[in-house]
Formats: sequence, structure tokens, C-alpha cells
Amino acid sequence: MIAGNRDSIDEASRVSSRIILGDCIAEMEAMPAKSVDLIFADPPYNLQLNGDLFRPEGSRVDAVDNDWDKFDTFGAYDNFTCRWLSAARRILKDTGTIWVIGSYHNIFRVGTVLQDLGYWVLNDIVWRKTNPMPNFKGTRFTNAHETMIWCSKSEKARYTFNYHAMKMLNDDVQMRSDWTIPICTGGERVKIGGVKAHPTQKPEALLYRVLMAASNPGDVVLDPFLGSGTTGAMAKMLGRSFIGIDREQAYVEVAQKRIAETRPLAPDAMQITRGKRQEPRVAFGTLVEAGLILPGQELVDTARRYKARVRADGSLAFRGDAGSIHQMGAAAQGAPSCNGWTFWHMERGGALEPIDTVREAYRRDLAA
Amino acid sequence: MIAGNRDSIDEASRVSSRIILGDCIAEMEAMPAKSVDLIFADPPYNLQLNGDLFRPEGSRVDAVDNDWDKFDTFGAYDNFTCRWLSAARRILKDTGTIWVIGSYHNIFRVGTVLQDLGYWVLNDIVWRKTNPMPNFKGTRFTNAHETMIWCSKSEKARYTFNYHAMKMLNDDVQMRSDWTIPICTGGERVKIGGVKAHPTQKPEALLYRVLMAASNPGDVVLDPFLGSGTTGAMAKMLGRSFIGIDREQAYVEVAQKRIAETRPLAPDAMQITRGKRQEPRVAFGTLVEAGLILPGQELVDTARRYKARVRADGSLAFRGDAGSIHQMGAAAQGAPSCNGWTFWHMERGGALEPIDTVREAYRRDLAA
DNA sequence: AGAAATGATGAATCAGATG
DNA sequence: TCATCTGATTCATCATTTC
Repeated sequence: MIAGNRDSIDEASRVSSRIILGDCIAEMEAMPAKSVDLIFADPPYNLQLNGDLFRPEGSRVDAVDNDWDKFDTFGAYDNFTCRWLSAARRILKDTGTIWVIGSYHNIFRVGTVLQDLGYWVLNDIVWRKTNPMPNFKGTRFTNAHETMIWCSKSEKARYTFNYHAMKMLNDDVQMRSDWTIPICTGGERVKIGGVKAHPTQKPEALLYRVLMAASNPGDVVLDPFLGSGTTGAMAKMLGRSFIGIDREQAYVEVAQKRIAETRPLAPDAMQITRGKRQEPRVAFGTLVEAGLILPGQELVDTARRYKARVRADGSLAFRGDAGSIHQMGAAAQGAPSCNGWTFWHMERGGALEPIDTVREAYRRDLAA
Repeated sequence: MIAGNRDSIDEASRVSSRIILGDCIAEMEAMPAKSVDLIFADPPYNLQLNGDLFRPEGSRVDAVDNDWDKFDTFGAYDNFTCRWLSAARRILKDTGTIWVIGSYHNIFRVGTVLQDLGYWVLNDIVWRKTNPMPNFKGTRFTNAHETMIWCSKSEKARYTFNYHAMKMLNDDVQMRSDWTIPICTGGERVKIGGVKAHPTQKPEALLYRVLMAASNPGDVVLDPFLGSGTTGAMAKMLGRSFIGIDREQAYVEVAQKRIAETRPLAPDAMQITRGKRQEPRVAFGTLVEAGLILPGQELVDTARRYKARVRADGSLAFRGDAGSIHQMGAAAQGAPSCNGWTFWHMERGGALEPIDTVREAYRRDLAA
């Protein structure tokens, strides 16, 4: 079913956006074979959440509890995955590629089905979130990334990969399989009456890079799980034709409005390069893990008044207490704070060397 | 089969390293059930690594007449994966966890089998390589990471996670699911006659973090695909008992030599930061009994909005009601729960001090 | 007006001991 | 096994309020 006759054709770029309200499997089965250049899919993750989760300060986390994310068993989810990926493969051109995003809850199931259906994995791409939600209970590692699987239609297939555009986007070095991009917040987040319109809106920067990497202006891009319409908005902006499908009337309306308000870039503006994010800091513990500073090592201040000992987790034992190099440096001096990197020193050939020089050496090795 | 009688027991740390030459499935099936605390596995990415390939039912295929299609190939790999992960699950303690590392070639199959066998995924961890091999042909993104899946034995199982040690290793912020660590090169790379002894030697920093995160000194660590022995070397260094299995005599010898040359850290250097969950419980009433807090003492929150009074039995009188410090804290805020230790404060010299500091002082006195 | 403090929030499989 | 109680736990970013 086509939602109204809101289909838009942008005269300047001669590309169209078509939004379909309906079940993506049935709708894809109704489309002509080998008619799509790129598929980006953000299927339900099958999160399997139990009760409520509260933050330390008492507020409740607004979790994804929508019906569309509920499946009875892994088998039911696998079956659903197999059916929509089969329908997608039929309409994908032989030179087309597919991207599917997910988390550890579902991405292994998706990857297995992709391989079983004959898709050929080109890369798995890690979206590193700069600002993920923390693990409030201190029970696991902060779940700070999601995974995208990028596949061609088959092993020998030729496919679009704009290698040089990616290199240009990345300060003239090859784009890696890990992408560092913030989650979608602020003005970019679509809201209705102050409430987020969709629980899992993807950042535009993510789709920008996907479309830049694996499609060209004029290509047909399909998103079978349209949601808030990020794929459609970026497709229009970058001069790609777009087909979006969603089962929910509310999401279709949100996406239609959003895409209608998106303006295509001028062709010459499409080659904007974007800067790389700054390199992450080096933790003291990293130097311990790397074997550059050994657990048990004694550290002293310049005057050798205070002595502390490095522990296996990168903390410092000092006068019966333990804490970070900064905390223990502050404790030694009775100061509110301290830069442990310059306060603490190691004996090196009779002389004292600040531990910061070890960090500098580590950074030099990384760069080399 | 046990390789010779080279088993070593380090007298200082009272932990042992045992290296076994043999097929890991058979060897694990011969081990006692629920006897291992942590499993780290780096399985082969394809079954042709040793010239051997298994059919779905487990029989060996001659790699020369490879006339099966992709489904058969994946089926054989899935079967192999299912068999070794089943054997691993039997010998894993109910409180144990397993780590499996892989790339997009195999990790989706591994993750699916893990979930199907009832393992419960805790995190997928991305090892970001600072210095990956470039993609020379410019046909894909630089494959700059590998993925580890970390699982408990079942959904409700309790497991070891040294949250505070991980936080300490990361400059006092939660450790994330993406770890930035260089690949194994230079002096750390084991070589024989100038040639690398193993094609996929893992960096010691990676195993250091895995073992620090999910095991404690004295735990039993198993690596069913021993290879160059990085897991064994780090286990010995960190005071864990180790069992390593490999089918290749050459790798067994390399690993044995490497582990023998590894020296354990001094026990006090192995100390890590533990959280309050590990400390002995002290009831609020105990502090009243001990005279550290007197009945009649007034307690307030940080904003001095709520006032309560300590009663002789260690309960708190608040607005005509009475109960524990936690119940009254929750009641004051209208919250479902509350940590009374940090919510309630006492006046001390004009400043407010949380009652938790009194508990801390009491614990210090106990330790002294 | 501008700076600083406070509050809100994001795909989350988020506790453990005791009776 | 289940109900009850204690009490441990958050990072980056943007928006809003207060100083």
C-alpha cells in the first residue's frame, strides 16, 4: 500500500522518495526483481528486557518496550530474519549491497542468516558511540557500540565502494571498520510535542557515511524498516532515490514530513570533507596492561618524600589506601586535586623520570 | 593427553599450568564437570586450517575433493562450533564465563551457537587495533577490529566481573565495550628462527584485561585453542591456574616454553580495587550500638529538605513513621528505593557529612 | 548578559543476601 | 522457589534554571 500520493520528485536532482505503509516482506515481494542498488535495514533487535531499570539518582530509564521488538523465541526471530532477508535479496541488483545494523542481541542471528542465504560479508562495521548510555548497575562493560554488517549479493559480485571518498572523509587515510559517531540527540532528534518520535532514531552522520561509501547519486536506496526516516533524509540530501517501508502509520507520517523538509545538497557541495575526531586519551592502566609499567613498580615524587606502589589494575597503593595516580597524588600532598602524570616518577638509571614520559613513548609507538 | 610431565606448579603463587596435546573436544569431555572458572577461546576461523574438515555429523572430510557448497561448509563449521562449545559448557562452573574471539568470517556462527546452547551474552567486546593491516586493494574498509563475545553460563547465573578494577584501569570511568589495543608485534611476538611461531598470536594486553575483568587469583582458566600460549602466560603472571589444549605439537612446545619463562607478579602487586559489594555488611544499628551515632541524632538530606531522628534500635523516625534508613529515604523522596547511607547526613562542624563516612570509619577500625 | 549550576536522557538483555 | 530487605550504581551532551 502506498501512503497517499505524497511521492515527491525533486526536479533539480531528478530523484524521488517513495514511502510505503505496510509489511516490508509483502511489499518487497511486490517489487520488481533486481531493482535496488542499496538496502539499509535497522530491524528490531529482540532486546528481551525484563523489569524496569532505574538510574542511581532514581529516575526510570525509558526503554524500548514496543510491540514490534517482541519475539517469542530465537527461532521465531530467525524465521522473521530469513524471510525479510530473502525478499530483500530478490529485489537487490547483482551489483547492490546491503547493510544491516544490530546489537549483540540480534546481530549474530542476522549475520548467520545473511551468510546462509548466500550474501557475501564485505565488512562488519562497528559504530562506536561517543556518548552511550552508561551501565548504571556496574554489572558489565558499557555497551558502547552497535554493529553493521555490509554484504554484497554474492561472493563474486562487483559492488560499489567509493574508496577515495572514504579516504577523503578520513583525513586521507583509509577508512577503518570502526566509526566513531555520537548518538542522535539535540536538534537532530525528531520530537512530537517534546517527546521523541521514535525510540531508536539513527544519527544522520552514520547514514551519510553509509550512502557515501556504497552508492552513487541517482541510485535507488531502500530501507525496509523506515522508522524516523534517517535513511530517507540522507538519501534525498545526497541525491539518491529512496523507497521506505514501515508498518506503523505514525512512523510513516514522521518520516514523510522529515524527508519533505530535507533539501538536497548542491551537486558541488557533496564533496565536503569532515574532520577526524581527536585521539582518545591514554589511561594509566593501559600502560600497565601494555607491560610498560609493571605492577609492583615503586613511584615517588620529585623530592622522594612520598612512595607509592603500582597495582595490577592500574591503581596506586599509598599508605594503606589505594586509588588512581591522581587521587593518591592529591592525598600525598593534602591537595584537592593533582596531576598524577607529572607528580609521580620512576627511578631510571639513577635519575627520576615522570611517568608522563612513558605515556608519551606509548603515544609515539601508536603513531608509528 | 598430557604433554610429558612438564606441568609446573609455582610455589609462590600455588597455582599450576597444565598443557595438553590433543583434540580439545575429546580432552574437555574427559575433564570433570563444572571445574573451570573462565574459558578464553580463539577458535580457527575455518576448518581447513589443519587440512581437516568436518561434516555436520562430525566425520572428517578429505579437503582435496571439496565438492560441497557453502551451506555444507557453514554447516560443518557450525557443527564443530556446537561440539566444542557444548563440551566447554559442561566443564564450566555455573558461575564461570566464556570469551570467544573471532572476525566476521566466523563470529556470527559462534554467537548464534552460543545463544542456542543457552549461554547468555553479557557483552560483545570490540578489540580496536591501533595498527591493523591496511586493505591493499582499496576494495573494502580496513578491517581494523576483532570481536569477542563474553557469556555467562545461563541467564540468571552470577558471574565474576571486577567492575572497579576495570574502572581503575580506565582512568576512573566505566570500561567500555570497545578496547583500543595494538596488535602483537616487536619483542612480544614469539619467533622461531626469525619466523613468527603462530599466525594469530594475541597481544598480552588483551588477555591481561580479559583475565583481570572476569577472574580472580587462584581461579582455573582454560584455553582450548592454546596456540602461542598468550592466555597461559597472562594466567600465570596474574596468579591463575591454567589449562591449555592444542592439537599441534609445535604450538604446545612454544607455549610451554613461553609459560615456563613467565614469572608471576608478587601477590601484593596483584591486588585490585574492590567495590563496596565485596566489603562486610555493617548494619546501621551496629553504629548506634557502638556509640558512633547516638539515639536522638537528627539526620537530613543534602538539601536539608527532610529531617529524621535516630531511634535506639537503629530505626529512623520520619514524619510520624519509622523504618530503616533506606525505607525512610525512599519515603522522603517518594522513590521506589533509596540508599540511606548516602541519602542521610549529619551536621559536623557546620558541614553535612553522609552517615556512610561513619560506616567507613567503623570498617577501618575493624580492619585495624 | 554571561557564567555556573542543575536537570534530562540515550536500542539496557543492569543485584544480592536472607529467610 | 519466592518474597522481602539492604543498599550499590552513571557518561557525555544538551537544555534549563540560577547566580
